[in-house]
Amino acid sequence: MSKKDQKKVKRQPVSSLKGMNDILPADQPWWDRIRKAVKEIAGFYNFLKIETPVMEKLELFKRPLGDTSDVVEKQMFSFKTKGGDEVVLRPEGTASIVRSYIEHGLSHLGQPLKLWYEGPMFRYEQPQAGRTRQFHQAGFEIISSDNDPVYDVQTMLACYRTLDDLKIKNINLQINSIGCNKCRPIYRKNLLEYYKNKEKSLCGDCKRRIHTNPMRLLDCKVSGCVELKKEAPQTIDNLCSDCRKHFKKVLEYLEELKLPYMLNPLLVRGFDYYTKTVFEIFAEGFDFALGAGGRYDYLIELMGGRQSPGVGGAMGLERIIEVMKTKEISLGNRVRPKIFLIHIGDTAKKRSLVLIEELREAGIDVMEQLGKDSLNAQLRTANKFEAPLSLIFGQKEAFEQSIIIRDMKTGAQETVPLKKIVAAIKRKMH
RNA sequence: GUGCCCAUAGUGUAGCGGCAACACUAGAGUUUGUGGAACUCUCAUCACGGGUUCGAAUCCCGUUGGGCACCCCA
Repeated sequence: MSKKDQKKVKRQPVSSLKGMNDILPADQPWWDRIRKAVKEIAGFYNFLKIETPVMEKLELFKRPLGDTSDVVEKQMFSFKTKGGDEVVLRPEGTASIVRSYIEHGLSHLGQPLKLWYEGPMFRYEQPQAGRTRQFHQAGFEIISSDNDPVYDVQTMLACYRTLDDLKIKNINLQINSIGCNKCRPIYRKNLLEYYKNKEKSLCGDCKRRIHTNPMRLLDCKVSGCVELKKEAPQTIDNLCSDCRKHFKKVLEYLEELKLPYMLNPLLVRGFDYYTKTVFEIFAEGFDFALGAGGRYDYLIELMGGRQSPGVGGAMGLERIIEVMKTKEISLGNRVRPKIFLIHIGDTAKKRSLVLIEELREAGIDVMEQLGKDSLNAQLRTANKFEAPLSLIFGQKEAFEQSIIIRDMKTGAQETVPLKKIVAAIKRKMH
């Protein structure tokens, strides 16, 4: 192929997959900041870190999340491997953790078992504000057979404190209780009873949902349905005595901690595994939840483990960053300046390679531009990165076993013997 | 999955059927041993493919990607 022809064949540049974004260097400080916050909060409240694979068997999510849930119905990133296994990129974190808990008998680590995680999740949906196909969540899980409502609060607290630590103000914590296996069927019946002769006035989606997943009717935003749900029976009025007691305790503990919360009787969650307490956390002025979670009393059993309740919550990291950016929350951590090593000539360049290693061992942060031979260019770079000191190492210095230290602010220069360079730098830096 | 809008240099924009422009960034240079200022130069055939036209960045169609909303969700 001639050169001319090659130029003609222009290819579509390869782009990233829809809804899957690069996290570029410019954004890394935000990610560092968030991960640091999560890690510190998790550490303080004694959560242990766990990492699970991003890929799991399809069946892991199918039952726990619910066959009729949207995530399972249409948002699974699933495919067949060469070996014929049906696999998915995980759409959320809890199921994997419970799988790992059962598989490795993690109950032996003690009760309550507190775990935290952070990593990418995948859902096949249309990207839009606060939503991508690959996104990141950090979450907390507490698994303990004693079913204490204090764990519900501790999970919420961990999420809350993380946002707090990131200086996100006006956090709005919404909570509700959706009951257990005893009271939920009764509630469901009441709900269906209420909607029985109102089905005609419902929107299309709700007409379908009433048969598949009636509790989602409470989530609908179509005006007609909104009207109807005002009079609809509420989950909290239909709780059994156990659930009511549990929820009462949760609220008591929240009040003790002075965590502001809002009771939202219409709050239901998308996954089937939730029982009793559910919650969502919002930041003022944003439609999407920054975090959400709830209790899952039967999940572990359902997945083949020994009966043990748990509670968890997860936060969307991209969403948190979005909020931090629009609220102009500053990161506050400036990179500390490094000194800059400038070389002139081949001999000095070669010696610089070693000199940098010597400085590293002495604990001195040094930057270089060994690929550029022009003194001007190197000084310009040193200036751009605001190096407080530059070391100028040229032909003459290499020969004399010395080096020039230049104060970049004043321009004052001093030639010192190479052997004393570390001491000289340390003196000048203080 | 559905609907609407969008796509010009690394970034932000102009050009609206007739020579692709500007700002910032980046790189090279203006005494091949001294930076910050100034100046000079360099970097896009306009996402990709096709069509209409003498002529397309510009009009049309498709694809890909982006944005927003619905759905749903962190």
